[in-house]
Amino acid sequence: MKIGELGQIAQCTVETVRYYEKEGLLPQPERTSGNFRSYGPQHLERLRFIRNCRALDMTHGEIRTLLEVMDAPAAGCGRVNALLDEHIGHVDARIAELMQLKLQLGELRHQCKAEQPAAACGILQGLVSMESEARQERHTHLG
Amino acid sequence: MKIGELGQIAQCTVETVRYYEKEGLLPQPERTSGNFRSYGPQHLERLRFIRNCRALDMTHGEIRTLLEVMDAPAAGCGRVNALLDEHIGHVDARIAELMQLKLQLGELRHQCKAEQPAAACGILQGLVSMESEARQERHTHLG
DNA sequence: CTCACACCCTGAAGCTACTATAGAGTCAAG
DNA sequence: CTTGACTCTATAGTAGCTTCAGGGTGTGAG
Repeated sequence: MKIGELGQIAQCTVETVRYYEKEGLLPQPERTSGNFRSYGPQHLERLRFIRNCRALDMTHGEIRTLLEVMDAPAAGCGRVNALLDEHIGHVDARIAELMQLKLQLGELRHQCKAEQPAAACGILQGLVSMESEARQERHTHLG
Repeated sequence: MKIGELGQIAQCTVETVRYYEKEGLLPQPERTSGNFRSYGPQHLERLRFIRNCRALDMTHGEIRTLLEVMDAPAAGCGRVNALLDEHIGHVDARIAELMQLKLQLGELRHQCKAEQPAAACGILQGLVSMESEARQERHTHLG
């Protein structure tokens, strides 16, 4: 099948497919006489795998690790388990950060009840005078 | 004061300060005879404002909007209130996404209890066969 | 046969918010 | 007069794509 069909089935754009190829996540497929990429079912499976990992917000690095394990089916899957545990930790950490953020934002929002001249707006005043503690180091790749 | 001092007080690097200037968030300061940037208290206040907004995960675009309102103190602050509400919506949406993600990851994690050959690993199998529903459009800039 | 049109190709640039690096200049103290 | 801390500019790199420019391929209609 050609790249457009592959992308459609795997729910991503052709540009993304080509990008994964350039990144080495997806192997280079055969080409037709007209130089079009020609994919088989094994490419689709691998692309699905990658998209599923991405849907779980894994990085390309994490995905690469998983693919390496997959490509050595006789080796142990310990790295997979460890990677998933770590990734779940990332998600937990980010959720906690965002909950904290939400609290702060809610507080700030209450500083201004209704539209008024900007000079008197409690939100803007709050943003000027806030003391944001030094942001701790990130323990997650989630933005 | 010079850029190093400014950065230290506002808890950011000198590179970040110069970057904000290039982005137009921070006005260009006077220069000393030796071409060093020379900042006054109004620069510090504005930089603090920016850093506080960033600590709340606002984008430069959002911050630019807030700064525009601040620079027209007689105009209404309706846009500020709306922007904050929207931003809180972003945070809520991202939290919901991540909670869903965590559920999926937890389920996946249980597919493999202990290390075993990769070919038999339930996690890898799950990642191949998962049907990730087409990712809905992002309603948030939060990663 | 030729034309339009949908699809494909490559390579490079753009996006966000920085961070890092190279190579050079400024300035105060010893 | 030299050392060292600081500053300057310009450029490239980060992640994971998206968008664009400028072309080539293949198919159905007229």
